[in-house]
Amino acid sequence: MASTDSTPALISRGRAVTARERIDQTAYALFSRRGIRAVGVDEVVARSGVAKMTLYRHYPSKGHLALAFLRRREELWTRGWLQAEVERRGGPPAARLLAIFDVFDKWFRRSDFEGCSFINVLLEIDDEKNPVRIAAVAHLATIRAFLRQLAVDAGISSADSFARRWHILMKGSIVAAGEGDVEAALRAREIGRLLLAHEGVLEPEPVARTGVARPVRKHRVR
Amino acid sequence: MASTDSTPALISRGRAVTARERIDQTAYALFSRRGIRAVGVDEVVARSGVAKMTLYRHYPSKGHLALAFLRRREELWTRGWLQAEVERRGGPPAARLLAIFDVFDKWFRRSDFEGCSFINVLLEIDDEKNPVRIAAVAHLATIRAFLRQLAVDAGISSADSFARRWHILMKGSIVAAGEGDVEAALRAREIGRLLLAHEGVLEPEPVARTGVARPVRKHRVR
DNA sequence: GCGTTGAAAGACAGGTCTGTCTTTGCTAGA
DNA sequence: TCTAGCAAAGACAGACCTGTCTTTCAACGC
Repeated sequence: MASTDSTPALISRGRAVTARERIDQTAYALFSRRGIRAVGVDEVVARSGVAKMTLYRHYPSKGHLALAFLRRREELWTRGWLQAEVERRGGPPAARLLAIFDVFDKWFRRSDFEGCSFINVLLEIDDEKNPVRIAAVAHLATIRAFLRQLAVDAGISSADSFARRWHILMKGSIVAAGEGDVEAALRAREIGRLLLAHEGVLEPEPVARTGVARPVRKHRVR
Repeated sequence: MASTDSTPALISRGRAVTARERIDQTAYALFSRRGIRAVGVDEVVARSGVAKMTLYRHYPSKGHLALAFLRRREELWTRGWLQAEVERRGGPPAARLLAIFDVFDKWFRRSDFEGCSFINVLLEIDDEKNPVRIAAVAHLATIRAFLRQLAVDAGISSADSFARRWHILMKGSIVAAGEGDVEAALRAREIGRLLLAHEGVLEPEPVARTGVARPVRKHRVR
């Protein structure tokens, strides 16, 4: 039971929330937390309260549903959360790059930290020709395009290379957080500061811009 | 067919290669490349040429086989390959830390690059209480202990924190390599050099020590 | 009020998985 | 040579998976 929607949610033929929307929301909640392979179609159907045939009319296979999930993940997580939070904090481009790790820091400390779905899918599907895996790689590239633009705005010459380096810090910190290191974002942020300083685009340091305790370089792990 | 061992491999009761050894070798080959969940017990049994009952006498469940696989991975990959290669190259501690990425560079360029089994298991099992997941986290900590010792040898004060930062670079580059970036090790190596320089333990740069083309800081991605 | 449409509910087929049990045949030792 | 024991081979149970099909029911237009 729990959140088994006893609310009808349907008003008439024109639903308050369409069946497709309910499917998408449920798939997002389940796939993002437990992975695609670990969640069966039956569970998506049961928790979204639609008929199995309804799901299969909207998506011809589970793979198509997985692709829709990844698109939604980019919409909600990459754009709606990560990029939005970074832009909201504003500041010069270099500060925005660092702000990524301030946002990550709050993320890593959430008790329901779920990790990066794109990385998870990448590692859970080994067939390089699988369309879902290919889509995950493409979604990771979208994140890198965002980083690249920030690098360009910061006046960094080789923006592509810089974006890939920055992305390594992001991915490494996410895996470390999955391992249980809640300080991983602060560690990556420190490394990022070195990178920015090396590129000569680091301002004196925006003191406590975000309200997050400024990480001291040499502090013990918990 | 292919490599379906037509060689008997058994001489008598005392085998040339014991059944357990054949199981372990097969499980290692399959699990390291395709993951644990994606490989069934039947396939391990078929390719190792033992009876299913024989496997289940040595390992009471697939989970126990997975634990044995992770132990073997540490023995063969962590100690027998990564640490051995780093030690073989020698040099001062800081150079050995950088050598990790020289070793990674060759690894990432292999056509049969299989990724890090510890990270893969970590992300493929979401249940934090699962013994296999817990073991994977422990094996990652073993790698970090190696890094920590190198940091201590290099005279770095906060060795724990440094090891965790270095490990973020390693894990991030492994994920990037899984994404298809064969230059990921060189990128991580460059970031590592900044870290070492920041700690004040970087020698002038051992020119082309390993014979690998020294990465130029600003080079275009392929 | 009535027929039509569409979705919910769930049975079903065919496949896969883990783990157990049975049969068969080979090997070792007396 | 004969017997005891072990392992290979594979059938099997029970659970789960994806994808299809049927039945039932409720809402809408006319």
